[in-house]
Amino acid sequence: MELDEKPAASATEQRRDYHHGDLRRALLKAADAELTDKGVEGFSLRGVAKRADVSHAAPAHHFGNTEGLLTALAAEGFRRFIAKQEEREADAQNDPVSRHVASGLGYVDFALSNPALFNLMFTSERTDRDEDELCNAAAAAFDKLVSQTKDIVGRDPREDISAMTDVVAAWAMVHGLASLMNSGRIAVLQDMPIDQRDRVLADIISRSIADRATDAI
Amino acid sequence: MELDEKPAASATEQRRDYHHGDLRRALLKAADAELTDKGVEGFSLRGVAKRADVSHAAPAHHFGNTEGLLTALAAEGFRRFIAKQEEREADAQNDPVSRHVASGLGYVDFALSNPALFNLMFTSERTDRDEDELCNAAAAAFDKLVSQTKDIVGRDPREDISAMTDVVAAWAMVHGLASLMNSGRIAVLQDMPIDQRDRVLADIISRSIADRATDAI
DNA sequence: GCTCCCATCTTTTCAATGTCAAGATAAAAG
DNA sequence: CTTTTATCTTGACATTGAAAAGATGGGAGC
Repeated sequence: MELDEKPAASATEQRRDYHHGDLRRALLKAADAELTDKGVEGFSLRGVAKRADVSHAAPAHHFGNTEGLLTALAAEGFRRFIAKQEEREADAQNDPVSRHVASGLGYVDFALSNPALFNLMFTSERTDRDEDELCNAAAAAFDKLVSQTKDIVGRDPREDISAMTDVVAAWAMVHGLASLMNSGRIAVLQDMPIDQRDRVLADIISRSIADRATDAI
Repeated sequence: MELDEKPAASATEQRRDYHHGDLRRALLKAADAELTDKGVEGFSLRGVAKRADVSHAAPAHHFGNTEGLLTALAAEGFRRFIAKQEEREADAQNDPVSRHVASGLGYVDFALSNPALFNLMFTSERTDRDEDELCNAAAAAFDKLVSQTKDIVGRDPREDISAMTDVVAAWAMVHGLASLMNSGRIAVLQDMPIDQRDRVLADIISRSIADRATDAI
């Protein structure tokens, strides 16, 4: 399949011999590609092994089993997920609502550019949600939402049930948009130029929470 | 597993011999049970065959392959999905907003009482979305939402882009709630008594669209 | 009533997959 | 230099989806 079967450990590349050097990372990269190509339900450990050009049992050695590998992948997904939101926030105006809307656009961005990973993170059952790394990464994403909401409504959702309701509303709206668009169910938005689409999305996202800001006064 | 291995074709039951009578329906029922037990990603054709007490290749004969069976199951799911919403609407006050909120509560109800089926219908890739029966059933659910929105905002979303935006907002909100609750991600709502939970959900659902009603005046 | 056709269901077979156990290899420790 | 240990491979087995060929019996036509 490859042209040069043995690149003989080029200076920059990891050695390709028996001991790989950083196979764990290479496997994660291969798993990401496999997931993107085949989707959660078509994902296979042996497919990952082929992509990384190692034996079929190598992935299981590093991650225990399929669930272990997918769990690690999902955790990395949540970190990229947060990064994508922050990326959008950086371009936004510096008020709480604008930041939240930008963050939501990042949420949707991530879903659309990583459809399979998004499904793995939020709806797949092939993941161990109690695993520490995944737990922490997912919690970090949630905490981000909570503190953004706090900045908008002026009360801490962790102490105020009404503010927590705002968190749920904001999350549900953005997540619903991302999910439905991800599965290609909103034709109107798909057929729009991106900047127009983002304006519509921003309008919708703000409905869930923007008017709650007045409550804080 | 079963007590009586051969009920010998009781009068009301289908015959259990070579020619089953209505194996297709029996397989769908078995598939529903398999899906509920194992989830989309643990679903197996052979598991369905065992439940229906037929040979392992019987399901494929009736539905072509796994995708075919899951597609038929998803179509039936959408019909039950609509029924659940209508069930809730029947108990609601007879104004457009109340009907929509009730419908949304039915949406969430369905997701929570059929978690695996809900995932199959909305996010699984093991389904043929171009298949006629599934297409029609899913379209019927969408049409329901569209006409409900029309009743609220007073304009036809199929002709008015702003009204279609309202459709998207309403759908995203409800779908987000259902998805997130379905995957156990909203602890606050999980730990609530159901009637209180429904009040919170109703509040959130109405945020997406209720205030648009004034636009229609 | 009889024969033949054919839809229905079973049996057989094969490739792909996840996982486990045992072996091989090389890096590191002593 | 020897021993230990982590890393990776090989081989094996059960499960699964799917295809192909065979068995069964209902029903059409006569």
